[in-house]
Amino acid sequence: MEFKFEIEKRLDGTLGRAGTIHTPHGDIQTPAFIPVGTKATVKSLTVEQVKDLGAQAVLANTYHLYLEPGEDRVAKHGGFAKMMGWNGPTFTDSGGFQVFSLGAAYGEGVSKVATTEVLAAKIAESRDGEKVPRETKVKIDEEGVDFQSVIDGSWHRFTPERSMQIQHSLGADIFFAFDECTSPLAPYEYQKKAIDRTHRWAKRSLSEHTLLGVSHATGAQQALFGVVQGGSFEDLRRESARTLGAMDFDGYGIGGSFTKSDIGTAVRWVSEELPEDKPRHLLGIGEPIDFFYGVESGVDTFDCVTPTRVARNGAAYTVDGRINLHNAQYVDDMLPIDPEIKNYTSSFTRSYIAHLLRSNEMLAATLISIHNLHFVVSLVANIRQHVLNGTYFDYKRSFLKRYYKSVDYRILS
RNA sequence: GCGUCGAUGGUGGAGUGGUCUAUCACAACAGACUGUAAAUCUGUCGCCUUCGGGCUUCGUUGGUUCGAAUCCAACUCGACGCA
Repeated sequence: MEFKFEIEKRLDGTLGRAGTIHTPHGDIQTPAFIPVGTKATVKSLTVEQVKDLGAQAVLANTYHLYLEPGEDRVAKHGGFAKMMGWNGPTFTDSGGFQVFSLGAAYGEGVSKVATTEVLAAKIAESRDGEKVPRETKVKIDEEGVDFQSVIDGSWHRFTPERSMQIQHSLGADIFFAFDECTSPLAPYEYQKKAIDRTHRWAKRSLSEHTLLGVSHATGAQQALFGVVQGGSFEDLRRESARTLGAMDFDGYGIGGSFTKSDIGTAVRWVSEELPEDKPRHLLGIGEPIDFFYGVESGVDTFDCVTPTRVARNGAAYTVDGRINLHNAQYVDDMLPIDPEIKNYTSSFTRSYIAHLLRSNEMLAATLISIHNLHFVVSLVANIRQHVLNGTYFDYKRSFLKRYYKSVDYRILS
């Protein structure tokens, strides 16, 4: 089966829709949450566990797999999906996020989603101090980006063409154009300059992909998504979406930086400009609340490291909000992580998991990761189901009210 | 009984006259985490505080000194050696 997107039902009064993405390795019922397996492994989980918790696809990373084990070795396996034993649909990110995480964000304590307070504080800070140029692992120019390896410090050149070549070797069903993920701290002038360059890179990505044809690793045709940027500036977001929307991509990624309380708004600007019949992936988002506003704003797929990362650090999602299983209150708690949610972890007590965490046992990461991924995967699956049933807004209200314990869940900093 | 060595905050273990509430690690307590630089990072960790500071600690008691966790004495406890 080749790549195809079908919309089955729309969410009245919004840009939301439920549909199906067909890929050469299977279908994705959307909206869907895609677990992240950066280095061709969803950290601490086997692919059976990932499959069993309900995941439909996995997203890996170009920069990291390029560094190790290397694109040729992955291609020799027939692509990263085959290498890791995953037989469903796959995505790869282009390395565009590392332009940010190893560049503007490196050592700065900035994430792509910033609260307005953090934004204000950081901007004030940069005005006060005599800005000493920081050591980063990234150098950007018109042609591409020099990356310093986080493994051994060696330098590597990524261009849009290289990213496409590597991603053809990795063999994902859906992959992304090489972009620059910008910082939420970047001023308007920089964001403007960056989207113009990202658009030129998008065109080059598209040409290179056309030139390369099917993936030599898998023999299958891959779908290329352009990546919209523009920070939190409406005109730039719209311009980026319009420009890329006019190019012949198979779908679109929405990337870059956001303001925490207003992700939905920024995504709506973008969706209003993008072609309606192509799938939209919101890159690196998110939190439970983000799925609701994302879907209403026209997002079809999400990926995010949060469920697995916070799991490794002891935090678990529950219908009553996030809890930290490290906390003293759980050492004798005989309930499962979330008494209302049934999954593989349900038979274990919070007390046991607190013990595993405190004694640094690997199984803690595994169990909480299973739970958290199941939580978000099924949350987005539930959203899909309620869109199909026409009961979305009731579901949204009841979920958010409980999870955030606030009626005014829209105002979250 | 004699001799030698040792006793430091929840634990281990630095410190051997002033800059010592006392390095560091661990444990504990809490927080952060949004296309993974992350099984990571940050803060607290004697008591009180109007956050300026105040008070009390290094086995016990006494002493030397302007000043003691640090020097001296006795005692208590422990380890080892000799009887």
